Amino acid sequence: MKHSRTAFVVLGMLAVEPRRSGYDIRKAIEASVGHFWGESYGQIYPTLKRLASEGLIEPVPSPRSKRRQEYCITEAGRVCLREWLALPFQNDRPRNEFLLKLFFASEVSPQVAIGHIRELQARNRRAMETMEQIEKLAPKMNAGNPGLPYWMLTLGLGMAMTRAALDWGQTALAELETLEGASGASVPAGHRT
Amino acid sequence: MKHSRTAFVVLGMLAVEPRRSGYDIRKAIEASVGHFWGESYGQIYPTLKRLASEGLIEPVPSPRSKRRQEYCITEAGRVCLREWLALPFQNDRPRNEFLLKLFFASEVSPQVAIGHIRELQARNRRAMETMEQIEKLAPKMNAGNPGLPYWMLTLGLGMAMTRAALDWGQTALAELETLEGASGASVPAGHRT
DNA sequence: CGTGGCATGTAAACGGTTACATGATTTA
DNA sequence: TAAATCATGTAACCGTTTACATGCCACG
Repeated sequence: MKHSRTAFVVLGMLAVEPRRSGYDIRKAIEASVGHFWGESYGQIYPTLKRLASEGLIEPVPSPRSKRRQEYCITEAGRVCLREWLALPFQNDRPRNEFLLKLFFASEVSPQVAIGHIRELQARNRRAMETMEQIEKLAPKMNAGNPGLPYWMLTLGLGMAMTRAALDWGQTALAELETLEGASGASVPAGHRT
Repeated sequence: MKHSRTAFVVLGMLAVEPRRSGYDIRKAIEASVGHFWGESYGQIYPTLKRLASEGLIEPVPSPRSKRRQEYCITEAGRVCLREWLALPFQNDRPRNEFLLKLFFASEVSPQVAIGHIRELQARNRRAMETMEQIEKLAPKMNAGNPGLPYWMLTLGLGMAMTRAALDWGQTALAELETLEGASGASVPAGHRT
């Protein structure tokens, strides 16, 4: 009777909007909490079965297709979700491969670190753009939805942290480019610090 | 012949300083990259065995104790580490339970969200303090170490993002407290901040 | 003499991803 | 009618955590 966190995202997504299929739920996760959470089908479909067998969600026939299986959250499911929401959140052990490589970067040439940071900047700029799009469109598409203020808050934290990372990247690149000049192969040996 | 990322942290830690034991490595990870990476003993010890059997590290007897098993990175190990460092980094799928709970917070009372944010602020303030300590002490303890500039960069990103999160938290709390007042729920005067 | 830190390990269980298999339905 | 997308599912595999077991060694 213990649930993985996948179960709660699924429950949550069905609480936000009923009559979703496994496929829908995956897409909804991608589109709404994709910046900070992900799930695969291999996780979602078994979870759906399990939640249904426990009465936390209930399968309903789809008007669109016989193949498609839609679900609704039950009252028991809502209770379960609310209990979990009120529990203290746990910090997942962070795993940032970028930072790990940067940490050991003195083993390789400064260009490697510079390359990684540039790549990070590119990814963060892209992330920033999509978040800006969402920021613009979400209020219009979800006017009146009680979830909206919270959705905007999650977006706000994502944007704030991404902005901070972008700023850091800029100064970090500047720093490394001087460091590269100081120890790089293109500089005569006598000019080293 | 494919290695998990655990192998590379271990290799990296032995590249930074030789003659470390599994226990040492764990502590070193905690102390230096703990903000963005973690490993458990159940992962470290088997990895050590495997790397040794592949000749990427080599066990050396300890002068301190017969029980203690120290390791050094080999030339092959260094090559392997450098290759990995140059490879593009992968973004791990982020999993932020705090944001997930905040996203679904309209299912529960605003106080729940407020409580979570306050808790986040507390954790971030603590993290900020330890990072500030490290920022102050690291340069003195590692003067001349070629890794130092990179270590400070990783610390810098951690601090920048934590600062951004702290700022966000402040405005988010302000916002939610008005939202709480607007929805009719009265708060006893003594409970306000 | 006891406590806390040093030190090494393993087995079971878990959570999760990947790759694969299959086919219906919509749209260009 | 071809391509894209919708849609469901599973089995194998992997990395990781947890809990447990053991015992040394230094210090107060």
